[in-house]
Amino acid sequence: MEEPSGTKKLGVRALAKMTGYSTGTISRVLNNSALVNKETRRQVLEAIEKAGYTRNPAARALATQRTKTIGAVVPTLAHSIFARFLNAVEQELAGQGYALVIATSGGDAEAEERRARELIDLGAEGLILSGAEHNVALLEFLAAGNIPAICTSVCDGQNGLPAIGYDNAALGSKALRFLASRGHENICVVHGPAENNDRTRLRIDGVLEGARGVGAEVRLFETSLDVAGGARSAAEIFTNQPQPASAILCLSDVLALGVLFEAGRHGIVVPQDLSLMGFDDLDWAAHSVPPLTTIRLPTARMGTHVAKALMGRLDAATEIKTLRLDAEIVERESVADVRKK
Amino acid sequence: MEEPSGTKKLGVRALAKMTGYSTGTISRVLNNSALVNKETRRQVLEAIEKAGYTRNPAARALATQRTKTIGAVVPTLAHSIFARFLNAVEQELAGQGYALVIATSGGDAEAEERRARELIDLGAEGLILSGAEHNVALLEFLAAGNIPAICTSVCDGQNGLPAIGYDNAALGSKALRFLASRGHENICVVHGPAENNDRTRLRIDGVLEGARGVGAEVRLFETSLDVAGGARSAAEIFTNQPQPASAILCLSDVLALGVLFEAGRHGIVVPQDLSLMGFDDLDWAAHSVPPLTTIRLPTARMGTHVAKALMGRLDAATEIKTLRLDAEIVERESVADVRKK
DNA sequence: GCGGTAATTGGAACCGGTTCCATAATTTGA
DNA sequence: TCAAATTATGGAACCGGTTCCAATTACCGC
Repeated sequence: MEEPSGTKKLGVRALAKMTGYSTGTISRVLNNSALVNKETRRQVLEAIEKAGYTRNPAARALATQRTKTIGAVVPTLAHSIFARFLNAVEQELAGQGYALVIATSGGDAEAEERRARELIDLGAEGLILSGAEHNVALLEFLAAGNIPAICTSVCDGQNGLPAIGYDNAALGSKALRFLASRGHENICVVHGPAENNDRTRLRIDGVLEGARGVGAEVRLFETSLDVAGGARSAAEIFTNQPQPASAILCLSDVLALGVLFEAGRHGIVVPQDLSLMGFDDLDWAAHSVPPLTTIRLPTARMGTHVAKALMGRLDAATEIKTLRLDAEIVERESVADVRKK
Repeated sequence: MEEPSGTKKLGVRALAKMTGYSTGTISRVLNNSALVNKETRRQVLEAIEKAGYTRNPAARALATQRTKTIGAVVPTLAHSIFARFLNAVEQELAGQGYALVIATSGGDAEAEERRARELIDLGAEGLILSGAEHNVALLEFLAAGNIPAICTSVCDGQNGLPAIGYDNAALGSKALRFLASRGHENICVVHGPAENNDRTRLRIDGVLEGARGVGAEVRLFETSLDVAGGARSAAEIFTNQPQPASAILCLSDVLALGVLFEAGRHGIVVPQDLSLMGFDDLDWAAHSVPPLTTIRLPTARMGTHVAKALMGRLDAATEIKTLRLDAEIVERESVADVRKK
């Protein structure tokens, strides 16, 4: 029922027998070692081809003590920000023959720890942690095993892990100051769940700090991190708020899309009646009506950096340095200048 | 420079020495074998804990001949449809202790083959192929190695691989017939690149066939598979077309979003001036203005099925059966009924 | 008290490449 | 012409769990 056509299962030893060479030579050919005779290599390669031999990855990994695999734990793949990030990571890793193993945590620190351990147990040599918060047990585990790991997005560096990401607080502040510079003094901020989410919390902190700096008034609206959430918050803002805001700042473009739709539903025109600013610069942001002013996070660049850093650590024992990427405001048409001239 | 605090590296043998038991017993404890004395287990567990032992995955894999890893090759992670699919796959796999390794092909069949081989070489026991088209060499390779594989989305089953996905042609037809049933006889269809992409091509074929069936007129617009592409096609339709269409059918929601925005830019109101229908039912579709009528692809369900099928094959040698998932039209407000009463 | 069965445990063989060391063959140099 | 390199290759030890089989002990019923 098995083995439809094949023989048992051949390994280097069988190959050695077939070609008349030794296992050592076979292995050298397999690894492109320079010290193999040209003709010998040809013969061996031919035999390998003919026999349809594939090497056993587990045996190889055991002997070399390398799995060439790195693991990533992200809250979910369903948000494009993570998907895009991992896409970049994968591309970079692939170039060096590394594989990427992915696990999702749902944003829960406990789950993150569990999944991280599983990845290690399955062979990951290094870890990428994109969760918002990490629990202590995990950090200890990584330290104990001397396992290279990088955490992303949240980048305070105080948790003992090297981090590569943005300075969320600075960006939050930057966004708010931008709106203030256009004359907005009464701003509603829509954001996703802040609990157990440093990324969001830091952005909020930054916004608040920026508001203090410029004397603007800010109201916070917490909602679910999806289009529906954005729409809900917008509805709330449009109907219940005593004092109308001149601008809404969304700490994620997904939310901004929801707000934009809801505005349309209420007959509110952006940016004439209301200014709107996002965070992320997703695919559609340049094409919405009006095009969205937002902060472009260099997600792909971040992925590349993370991959490079991890491989450097693994292949050349290069220490991983915490890195803070800058992000820029891309000004489009969703924010009006309401300064009194 | 290495080994900041630890000893060399301990394995079962060291553990055996420490506890006074044999490697066999250690291993049995590690694998929750029933035939270990309660007290013995406790002691061993304690020693493991104290020593901070973690088992070597490669050695384990070599001995058991299992890696508990399955690989997936998708065109990209940057499109939410793949990300959501893999998200579901991952969740299902994780429940059974499997890991998911991901590779991207960029939609190129050559690349897909290369990446698939790499995944196998890195330890994947089974493969998920989401590319639109597969090359023969790959299929032969899989057959030769007797490697379980499933292809998704494109589900004609004629390439020798079991498939789990939708009947894209039927769905295309279904969508068109739906529009026709609402009185639309002049329909523009915008779709992504059709070359080397069976998924798209099948949908188009279905649409065309449906059009023939109901006597509707259809014009095709090929564009890039992103919001910008949708907007571009819409602009073209709005400005250059002699005969105005009463409806636009987008073979992907992403495109529909572009069309929707572009319509807004032209002052065209959906659905009064123009009906719009999508494909996928993405996150935002229920909240747009107007809410989008679209076809809901059970992406997550598909992921679950794929994962289950692969694990069944691996763990219990259950044959993988080709499965065709149905998808339903979710009727919202973007399609007007223009029948003459 | 004895054969017999169940419960535990020891230990060696094994999984299949890799690599180091020794050996052999060929070339270089003085 | 002989020693010293240089180039190829053979082969065994090894990586670190797992597992099968044999050995030991304890316990049971008659």
